[in-house]
Amino acid sequence: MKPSKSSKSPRWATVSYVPTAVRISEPTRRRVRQAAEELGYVPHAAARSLRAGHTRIVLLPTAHVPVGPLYSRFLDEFQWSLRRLDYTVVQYGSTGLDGDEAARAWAELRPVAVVSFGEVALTPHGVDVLKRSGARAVITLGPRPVEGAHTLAMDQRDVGASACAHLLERGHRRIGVVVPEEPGLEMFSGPRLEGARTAAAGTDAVIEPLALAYTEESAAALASRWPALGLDAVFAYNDEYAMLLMRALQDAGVGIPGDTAVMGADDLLLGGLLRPRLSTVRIAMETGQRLAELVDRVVRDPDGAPERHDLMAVRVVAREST
Amino acid sequence: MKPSKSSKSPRWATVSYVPTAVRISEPTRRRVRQAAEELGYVPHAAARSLRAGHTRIVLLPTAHVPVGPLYSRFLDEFQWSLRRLDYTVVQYGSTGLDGDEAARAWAELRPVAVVSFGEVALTPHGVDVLKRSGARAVITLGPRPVEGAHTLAMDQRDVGASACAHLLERGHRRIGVVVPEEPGLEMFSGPRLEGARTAAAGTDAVIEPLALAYTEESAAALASRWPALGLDAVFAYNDEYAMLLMRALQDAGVGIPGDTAVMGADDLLLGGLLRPRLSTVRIAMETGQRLAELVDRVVRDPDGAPERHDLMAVRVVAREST
DNA sequence: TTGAAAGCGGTACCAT
DNA sequence: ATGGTACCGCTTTCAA
Repeated sequence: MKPSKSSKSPRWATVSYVPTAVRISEPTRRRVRQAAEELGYVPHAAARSLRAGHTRIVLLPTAHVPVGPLYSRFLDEFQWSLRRLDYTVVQYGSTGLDGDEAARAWAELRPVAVVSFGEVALTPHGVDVLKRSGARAVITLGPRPVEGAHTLAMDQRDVGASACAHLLERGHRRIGVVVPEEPGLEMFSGPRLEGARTAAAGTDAVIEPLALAYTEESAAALASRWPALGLDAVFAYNDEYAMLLMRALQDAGVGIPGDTAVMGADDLLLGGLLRPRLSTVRIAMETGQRLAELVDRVVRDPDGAPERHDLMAVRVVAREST
Repeated sequence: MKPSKSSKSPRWATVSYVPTAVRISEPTRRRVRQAAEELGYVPHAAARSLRAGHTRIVLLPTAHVPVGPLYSRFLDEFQWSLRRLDYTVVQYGSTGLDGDEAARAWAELRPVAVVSFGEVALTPHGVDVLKRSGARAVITLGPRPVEGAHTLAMDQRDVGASACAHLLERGHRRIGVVVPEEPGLEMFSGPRLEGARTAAAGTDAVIEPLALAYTEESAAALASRWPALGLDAVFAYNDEYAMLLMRALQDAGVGIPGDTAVMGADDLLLGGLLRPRLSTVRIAMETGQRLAELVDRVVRDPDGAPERHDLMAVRVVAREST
């Protein structure tokens, strides 16, 4: 912005000066604000960060993942907390990019931090590119650590393991595990199935993966095959799939929990509305605020000791369907 | 980036040149790519846009709004489509900012377009600030137009009106309308109630607003007051509240739809699982892709004739609960 | 207190 | 095809 010739306008160098210096006369301060207001002056974030050599951008990769209310609430809170810490949250859609392409694309924005929820498989090289472009914190959430990045544990296997352990405890031995056919859910469904298998290992129980689409037709088809499957329990990925399947089973004459026990996950309110009430795995997520504070801490001290954080705590809520 | 002294590196001015010019020798092209790869060179988006005088940022204000799967799917698709059109989507949390503060904060990023879903009440002045900072498209979605901005119709009143019209058709005259107590939903619930009132105007029907929190306790409390309310129908804001309330009413001995008809909205799959099956209002949203294309069109020709777009089409799906 | 100038990284244009 | 340079808006530093 060119200095204005108007005698009423403050000098423009003074504008930058205002927020930092304390010994600015109050009238000048006011004049600056007022002039900025009148002229519609708004500082240019890109120019500032170019000059400063760093940004306050926290980049959140996103991909087309239809997740539940739990996750989106967490995300929302996380973003809000970051804003309060004066970061600019940039949500970057990364569908279809591979790890290294994505990392380069992200690096163009020179984010000070990248928090990846696992939508994109970050490689050590990708992490390196990001760090060399100025990222002070690269944080991944997921079961498997990436070299060079802070990794926070969010192990979906625990969900499957808890559900399965509960079913085993109840005496079930032939346990179906629903794997949704919808794309984008593999990230959750794979580990949940794996966890169930782990829990069953060493017992005489059998784990049977069951593909299921989120439609009434798919559920009805699966229910019609039920007698042939000979299962006495099913962990249905989450509450929504569980509700869908349970209804289809009931309509097909399968008694719940008499013939087959049904278990969900996420502890949706709606699950308690069915009869029998749906048993579930409640997932308590670390608050978004605490994760935001962690990001901030890592940004301020990138070489600090990596903190151990479990983002998820799971607990079985046994109701009537098991 | 300083020119490297290494004889193998291409000149840096050549780097910018590569994507635009056609008459670059293929070997040079390769050398450039390879050098960029080896050195971990990544272009600096802020520098580029500073020089270019404009960005490719599309700013999406967000606020803490717990919305359903319909909306978030739309948003997801919208973001993805914008990326394909080579825009950078910046989701900017704006909770707690008033219209003009928000506009200034957004303007710092010099977005080429702002698409506001109504979380923040944009003023004509705010729109002006944005446009003067380089925004070529300011688009608001909602029932009421803002001066200076493109406004796309997404009138939640239609939802309430359709639901109510259906109930009137079925002969109901004392109609409750659920207004969720959860914060952040006023943006939807207000217009839905208003639409219901409009539909009932000129008839002898009565509209009764009913506060309800999304908990079983709240639903049970409302159900226990039901006989005193003397209502013969209820539009329960959406399917989730409808499912919750319907179950509570049934538990309290109210016959559905004999004593009271219950109607939801959003056409969730889960609503079809209850008995009786839940009647609902299906909301068909314009695809995110089409909205992205519209944004692109407005950016390219900001002064084109404002296009008329209805983003929402509603249709009653009558099932068993009404 | 105020003015002037350098420089962040990339791009567009100049002259070679 | 290549080297040189000015400039985008802002911040910092040094000089007046």
